[in-house]
Amino acid sequence: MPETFDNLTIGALAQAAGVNVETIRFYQRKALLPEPQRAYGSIRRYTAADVARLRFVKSAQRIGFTLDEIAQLLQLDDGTQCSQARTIAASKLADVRRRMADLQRIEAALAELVERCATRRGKVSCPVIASLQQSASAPCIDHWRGQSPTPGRSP
Amino acid sequence: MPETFDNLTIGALAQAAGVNVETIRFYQRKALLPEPQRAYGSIRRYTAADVARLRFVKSAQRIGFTLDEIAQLLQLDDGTQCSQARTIAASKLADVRRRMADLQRIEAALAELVERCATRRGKVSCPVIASLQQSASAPCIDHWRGQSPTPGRSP
DNA sequence: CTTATTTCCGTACCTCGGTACGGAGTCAAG
DNA sequence: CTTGACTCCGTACCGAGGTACGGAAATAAG
Repeated sequence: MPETFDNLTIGALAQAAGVNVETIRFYQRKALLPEPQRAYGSIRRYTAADVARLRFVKSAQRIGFTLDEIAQLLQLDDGTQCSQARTIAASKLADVRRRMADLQRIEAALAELVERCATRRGKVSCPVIASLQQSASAPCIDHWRGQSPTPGRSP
Repeated sequence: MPETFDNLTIGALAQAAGVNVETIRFYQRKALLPEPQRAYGSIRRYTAADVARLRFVKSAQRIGFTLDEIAQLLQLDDGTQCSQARTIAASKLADVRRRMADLQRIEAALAELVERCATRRGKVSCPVIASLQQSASAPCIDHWRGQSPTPGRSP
C-alpha cells in the first residue's frame, strides 16, 4: 500500500509531528488520539488530521495544560453537547486568560531587562517576581516594615 | 519569638503561599528558595520576599516553565552579569512570546465557541486544533516514502 | 516545669508523561 | 519466498515534581 499524506504509518506520523512512536501509542491509550480503523490483522494508518491533533497536544502542553485538560479541549473540537461544551469552554477560557496575564507580566519584565542590558554593563537585576505582584490573587501585604531581616538567637 | 509578616515559620510561609511545607523544603534543596540563615540549632524564619518568590514559582509553573527554567528566571531577579542576563532573558522572552501566541489562538477559539454556544442548541464543535495551525513551527513533510531510521526527539 | 505543636531531616513513595524492550506479526523489495 | 524494516502489544523502567512518614529537637502554651 502506498504511503500518502492521508495514509501514514505510525512511524511517518511520528516523524511528521516530531514525536516518538511510543508517544503516539501512549496517547491512544489515553484516548487523546483515536485508534484508527484498520483492515483486519493489519497495521494502523493515519491522516493529516492526526498530525494536526498531535501538534495541538504539544502546543497545549507548552502552555501548561495537562494531558487530561487537553483531552477536554479536544472533546470540544470533536463536537459536544452545547450545554456541556459551554461549561468546559468557559472554564478553560478563564484559565487561559489567567495564564495570559501571567505571561504578559513576565514578558514585560523580561523585555525591559533585555533593553536595560543592551545599554548597561556590570550587574543588573530584573524584577520578574515583582512583575507578578499585581496578579496576587492573595492577601495583599502592604505595610510591614517592622524589623530587620537578621533575628538574633542563642542556644 | 513573635511571628510577624517578616518573621514567618515554615508553616506560616507554606500557608501564605498556598503550598505544602514539604514543597518548601523540596524547593530549598533545588535552590529555588534560599535556605534562610538561622542561629544555630534553631528553626528557619522567612520573610514576605519568600512568599513572593514562592508565588512566582507557582505562576511560572502554570504557564509551562519547568523548575529549572524558573531557577534561571529567578537568577535574573537576583542580579546577574549583564551579558549573561541578556542571553537568558532574550531566550526566555522568545519562549514567552511563543507561548503567548499559542495561548491567544486557543483563547480566540474558545471565546468563539462560548459565544456560539450561548445562541445555539444541540451539538457544536470548536476548531481548537485549527486555531493552532498558523503556529506550525514544525518540520515540513515532504520526503518520506523512503526511510528514516530515527524518529524525532524533544524532552 | 510539662505537654502539645512545630520543625528538622532523611528516606520512601506517588503521579504524570513518557521511553525502552522484546517477541511476534506485517509488509515491501529483491 | 526470503530478508530486513516496520508495527504491535504488554510490561518495565525513567525523570520531574512533589508527598508522606517517623523519630529527634525546638518552641509555644499552660
